[in-house]
Amino acid sequence: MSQSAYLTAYEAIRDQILNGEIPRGQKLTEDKLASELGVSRTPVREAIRKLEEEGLIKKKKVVNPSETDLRNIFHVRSLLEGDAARSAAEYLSEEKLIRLKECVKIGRNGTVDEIMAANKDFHEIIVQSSNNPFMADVIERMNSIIYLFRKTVVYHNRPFLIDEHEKIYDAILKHQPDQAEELMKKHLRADLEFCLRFIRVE
Amino acid sequence: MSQSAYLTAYEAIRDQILNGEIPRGQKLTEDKLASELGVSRTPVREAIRKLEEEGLIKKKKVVNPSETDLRNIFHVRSLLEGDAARSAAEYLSEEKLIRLKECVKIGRNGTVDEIMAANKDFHEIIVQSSNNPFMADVIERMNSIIYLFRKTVVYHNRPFLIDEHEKIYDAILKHQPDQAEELMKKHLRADLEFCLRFIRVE
DNA sequence: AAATTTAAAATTGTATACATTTTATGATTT
DNA sequence: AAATCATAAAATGTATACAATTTTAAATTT
Repeated sequence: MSQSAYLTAYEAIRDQILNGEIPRGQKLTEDKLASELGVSRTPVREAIRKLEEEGLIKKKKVVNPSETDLRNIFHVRSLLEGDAARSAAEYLSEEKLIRLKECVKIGRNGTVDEIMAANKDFHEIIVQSSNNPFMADVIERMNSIIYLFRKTVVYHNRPFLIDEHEKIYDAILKHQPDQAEELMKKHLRADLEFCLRFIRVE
Repeated sequence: MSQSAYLTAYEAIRDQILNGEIPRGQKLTEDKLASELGVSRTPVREAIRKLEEEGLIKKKKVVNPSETDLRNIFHVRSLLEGDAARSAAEYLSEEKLIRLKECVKIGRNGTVDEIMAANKDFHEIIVQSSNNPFMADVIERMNSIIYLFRKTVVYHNRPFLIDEHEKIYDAILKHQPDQAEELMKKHLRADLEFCLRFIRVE
């Protein structure tokens, strides 16, 4: 194996949580995971710690975020990504504009997996446009939770998802910062509300 | 010793960095720290990892943040604390308003240490008013860097520091959310610019 | 039967040993 | 002398052992 045991453990545990193989609320024990993954406790320990930072695990248990938790996380995400969209509207390279448009296109015609990836890219391109690696880092730390949501909206075909992306793209293209920020915030709010209804029903 | 070795190590290393006992840019080695602190490498390892998350250490070296880094961090802080100030202006309990005012008062009459503490409290009360523990968490993770700055502005008597606090307090008291947000952002920008000039000169 | 206590098992925290990788040093070549 | 390579030293990653703590379950008391 070329990868470090720590990374292997981190990815395996994260994926198992996100896929639902490890159910919400379940307590994780280092020993069990270690033998399952064929590594020792040390790297598992570090992996768990990292997942705790990311908010996927809390007190050794897989989190079961409440509605309030999700609203709180999305509020922060809105502030940051809203600001990033504003930056993008102020300036975005030709090349990134093209990639952004490509994401919209795939969003309309791609397979589910392609749409998942395009959705991720769309937001990442905008975040990176802020040229603020620290901000990107903070958002990166919400990634696991964001992934859960992205899965919900894509797999359940949230209405207007791609239309909203296109509108945001237009605002960025036309250099309308206020517009872009407002649209991004609305977009994320719509994601949140859709997911909340869904998670409650499921 | 009642505290865990991990916490002991974390606090000791953090304090040594913030006090300048461990200079910027210095490489940290687990072994050396472990024997200095009288614990084994394991808890030191975990402490370093946590400090890396907080941004005080990067790639085992004590960070020497560039001007750009500091601007980036403060940009994020502004977005979040600006929003928190807005929340506070919408509603803040009687008790917290009193504590906020007290912070302003100490800012004018207290000793340096008291001012340091009051300054910290002032911002913390406002952040907590947002009722968003997740946001508080994100800000908490910037704490070490923020502490460095607070030290600079307080110890070097930045002009208008307390005046700005008072204006923010007034806006919150009078329920002026836009005002409060704008003033908070200006306040943080002023902190940043003051510190940048200082750090370059020093 | 419910509550309390006690013993055990399980789990985590810490130390240590060993393996692997990285870094520094100095010898050798050009 | 500069560059390249080989070797040693240092540091990190990982595994394992043991200690301390927490959890669980059973036994005892009320």
